[in-house]
Amino acid sequence: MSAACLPGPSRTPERNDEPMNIFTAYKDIVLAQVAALVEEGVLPGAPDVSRVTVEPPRDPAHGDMATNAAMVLAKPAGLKPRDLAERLAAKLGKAAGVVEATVAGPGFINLRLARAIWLDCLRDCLSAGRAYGDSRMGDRRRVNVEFVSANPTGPMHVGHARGAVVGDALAALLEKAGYRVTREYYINDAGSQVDALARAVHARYRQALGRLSDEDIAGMLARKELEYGGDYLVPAGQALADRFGDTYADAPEAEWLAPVRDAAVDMMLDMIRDDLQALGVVFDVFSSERALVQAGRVDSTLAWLDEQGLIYTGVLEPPKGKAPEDWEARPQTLFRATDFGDDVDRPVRKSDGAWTYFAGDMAYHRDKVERGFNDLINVLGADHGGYVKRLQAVVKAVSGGQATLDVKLCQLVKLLDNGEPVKMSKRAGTFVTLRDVVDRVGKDVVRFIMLTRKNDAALDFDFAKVTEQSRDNPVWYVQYAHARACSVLRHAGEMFPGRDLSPAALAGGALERLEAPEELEVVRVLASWPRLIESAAEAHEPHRVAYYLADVAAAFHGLWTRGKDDTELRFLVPDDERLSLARLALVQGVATVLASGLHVFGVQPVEELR
RNA sequence: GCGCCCGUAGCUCAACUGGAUAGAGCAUCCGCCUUCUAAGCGGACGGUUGCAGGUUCAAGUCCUGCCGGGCGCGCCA
Repeated sequence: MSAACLPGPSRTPERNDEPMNIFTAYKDIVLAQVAALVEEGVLPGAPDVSRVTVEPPRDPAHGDMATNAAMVLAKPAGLKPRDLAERLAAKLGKAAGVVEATVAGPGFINLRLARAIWLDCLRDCLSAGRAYGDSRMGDRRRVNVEFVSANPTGPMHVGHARGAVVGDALAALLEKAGYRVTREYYINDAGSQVDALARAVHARYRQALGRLSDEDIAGMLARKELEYGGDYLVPAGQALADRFGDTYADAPEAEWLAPVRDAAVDMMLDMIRDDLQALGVVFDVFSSERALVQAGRVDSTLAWLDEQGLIYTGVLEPPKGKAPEDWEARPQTLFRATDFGDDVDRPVRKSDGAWTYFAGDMAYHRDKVERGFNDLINVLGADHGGYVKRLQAVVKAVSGGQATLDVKLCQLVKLLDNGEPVKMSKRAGTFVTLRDVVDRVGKDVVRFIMLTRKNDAALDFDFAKVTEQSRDNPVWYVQYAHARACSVLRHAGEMFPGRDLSPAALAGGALERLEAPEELEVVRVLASWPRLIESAAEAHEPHRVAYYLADVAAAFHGLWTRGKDDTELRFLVPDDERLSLARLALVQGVATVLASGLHVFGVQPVEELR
């Protein structure tokens, strides 16, 4: 039995050029048979097939794939689900690659596919390599992923690390799914925070020049004259002293604020970029809030919105129930956010006449839309939850409803060490920075662990646990599976010297020798990788990849151990080279998919554990 | 008081956007190492999916109302 005998309908001779998701391929087959039933008058014309799915059944005993087509289509057609299912199953049973189509439960149709179909998937995997799972779902559409966007006022801490990893992995996931992704960082360099930074750095600058003592600085911090007091400001102050001499040492703030602020922000951004690089995160674009302001983009955006009739002067209701002690009704310049789904209209101008932060964000998101992005994603901390609706309202307003914004809110990371909370205090200097964590456990561990929970759930990061070598630690467990697979391939090289063991050569082997149910189960898991990419990308949920990789690892570890119980099932059988090569193809497939998934996470697969 | 997120096995969490008998790991108990890495594997035990209604062929998933937790709530960014 060769693959050529059982070509899937969507499988053309040049199928390797087309990324293939076996489930969507069979959905096409189901829909074709539905169309045939329409043709025969069994179903009325133009049925709504939008809710038809073809999925792996929850219980593998039901078969390889299940479709709900009959249940979804029966009612509008005035038919009983099971009757329609019988008609459809009869047709599907004759479809290419289908060995059995049965009706079950309320009207599911379970399909069992020829083994050759699954082995074709394994061949696809081997020939695609790390690109296996690549999809054209995104159709080269452009997506903007904005993440981190930490204020440039100091080093990044662990909370930023989660946003950085989630954003970067989401971007990679979307790229794999066929989108063109821009990774973007918005620099909040125009507000009072960076002025406070400038004051703190200026004090350190004066200290470097001998104008202030440690005690002076401590006093200023205690009196809240300075907002930032970290040690990282010391070299910044020294750098200013080297650069400016004593030019601004005794000058009034109005003179030094701008130059010191600009220099300080640059230094902080350099530091942040270094931290991000240590995590393996690289941005395509840094957008400056200050640059937007200076280019008049905030003014022009607000003027444009005003022309659209979306800006007005009005008085907001006080928040209900919350004791409005210092509340006084006053007219404000407001954006009609409620026209676009927000709960209240939002102020864009402060009482001193300056734009609010939100006004800058309006200009920034308009800028993104004008740069050609219709799909926007922002990765924010959970404390920005109250900001989501107004941002989405802005995006709708400035794009004429054409663009959409999805906001991924990242919950807190709880740092633990052996179950004990790590005490963190900025003042006591025990604050854990992103760099501390990366230096301690390595960037790959940080990245993987940050993706083991969905973004909107809190995450425990236990220094002891994430470095331990046990089933309990998903990073290690997945890496161990990859290393084991590599180990088998190394042994194979010794057992069959001179034999070509490249993925391409293995793909050309006698894969039909893979017969054990356990082996075929692993093949099916590997074959679902393209499907997982598409669903995770569509949902904007990179954490699904982590769970999938753990599944692949578990399936492989299980197969390995069966080889211990039963010598017949070992991967390498010295007196049966063809069988060994077929099993090596499976082992290589496991390694390939694990590497492909780890690549989405920006994690380097290890080939050997020591 | 209002808005958003969350509530699933003793613990930590999944559940493929509405599918079939809700799944893993840890913990507890029972098995498996002269063999490709046992840092692993197999099995058992464990559930009124916070509560009460509703929508439909089908609800952990959608709607309504409660209970409990987190975040936020005009001129901070």
